[in-house]
Amino acid sequence: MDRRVARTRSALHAALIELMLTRGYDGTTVEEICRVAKVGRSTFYTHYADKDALKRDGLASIGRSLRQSRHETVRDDALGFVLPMLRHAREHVDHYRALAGGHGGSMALASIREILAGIVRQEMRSSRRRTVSADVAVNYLVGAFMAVLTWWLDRGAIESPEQMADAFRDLSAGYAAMHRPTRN
Amino acid sequence: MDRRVARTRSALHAALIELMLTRGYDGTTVEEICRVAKVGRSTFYTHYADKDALKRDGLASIGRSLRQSRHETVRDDALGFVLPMLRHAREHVDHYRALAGGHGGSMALASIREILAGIVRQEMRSSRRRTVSADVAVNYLVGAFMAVLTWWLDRGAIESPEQMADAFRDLSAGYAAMHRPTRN
DNA sequence: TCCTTTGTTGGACAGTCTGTCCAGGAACTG
DNA sequence: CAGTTCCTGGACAGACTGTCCAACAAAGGA
Repeated sequence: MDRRVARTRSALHAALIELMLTRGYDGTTVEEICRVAKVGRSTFYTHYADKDALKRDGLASIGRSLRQSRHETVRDDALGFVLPMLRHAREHVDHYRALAGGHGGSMALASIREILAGIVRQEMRSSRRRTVSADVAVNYLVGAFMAVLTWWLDRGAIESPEQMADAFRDLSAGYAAMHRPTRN
Repeated sequence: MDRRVARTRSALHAALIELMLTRGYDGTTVEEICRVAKVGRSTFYTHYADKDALKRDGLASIGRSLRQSRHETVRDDALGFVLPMLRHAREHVDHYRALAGGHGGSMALASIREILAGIVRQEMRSSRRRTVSADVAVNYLVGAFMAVLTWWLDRGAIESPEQMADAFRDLSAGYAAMHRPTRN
């Protein structure tokens, strides 16, 4: 690939990441991206159809990187994805924070989640059957993981990936069990 | 409150919901909202500073409604929020699907989640300590719940709230345990 | 009912961002 | 060095935003 192309594209990616961390995705304009990347606006459009195409390309790139780094550390149990993913996230903190971060724009879910968080917090000061499809289980687990990941990253990824993995495994092993000792 | 005000505002809310379900939040313009709501564009701006203000107002309204309907069915255990919330969601499917739905715009998370979902699915075909802060636990649970909720709504909320609540409780009681019987 | 208050409306406005196009100049490749 | 490919600024129409105003309509109390 032509050096100029490589330079331009990586500059654009870096600029998008940087701006997403401050203004959020929606608040970022193509003009700003080009200004930060020191690239002509015309040039932007010769590479990407629009802002979204740039983002999608970045995500695809992260996806490849993740899949590959995962391929190296194969573990064949459920939850095996946890540690590799956490490590990968820490290696690419900025990318992850920009793309998955709770900050700006990404999640309109934020406010509903906050309401819920209040409720759950309150209820945690006190507390079986089997009708589950695999689909629900997957969504449950992914949702839980993404939430924990986001939480971790937004606070600066202070804990080690290993600590977080352990925490996540504990939680997955039984949420209710974790909190019975507290009181009831 | 003046009848005209009430009429205008609820028309705007309804229009936003309707448009979010089709074009997504970001793809919806103030002009469209006004067209659908049969309201002058000038009028829009006498009520809300911008599109976001309208959305926030809608969310606040849902929040109030949820808190209230919750106040009626008090259960003092962890996970007590599950059933009331699911019922509330079903009563206001459109609102929830528009605001929390996976469809358009809301979650840039979508693609990362898909990558992860693939991985988890693959690993589910096969596999204790305690270092968890309460914060992580809350985020874990909320994330899991929101994910299940979104999944449920996006598929049309076919299952009953009770079924979903049971499923969620089972999962929370121990994800790993749920899937050991499958093979290993 | 009448009158005052309050809402609604279309139109006009400047400003921002988008996506497209082009022609001149720069950088790469062989 | 030559030919190809890329970068660039500038110009363009089009869409959307947020603000303002003057005319009109509806509400609700006296």
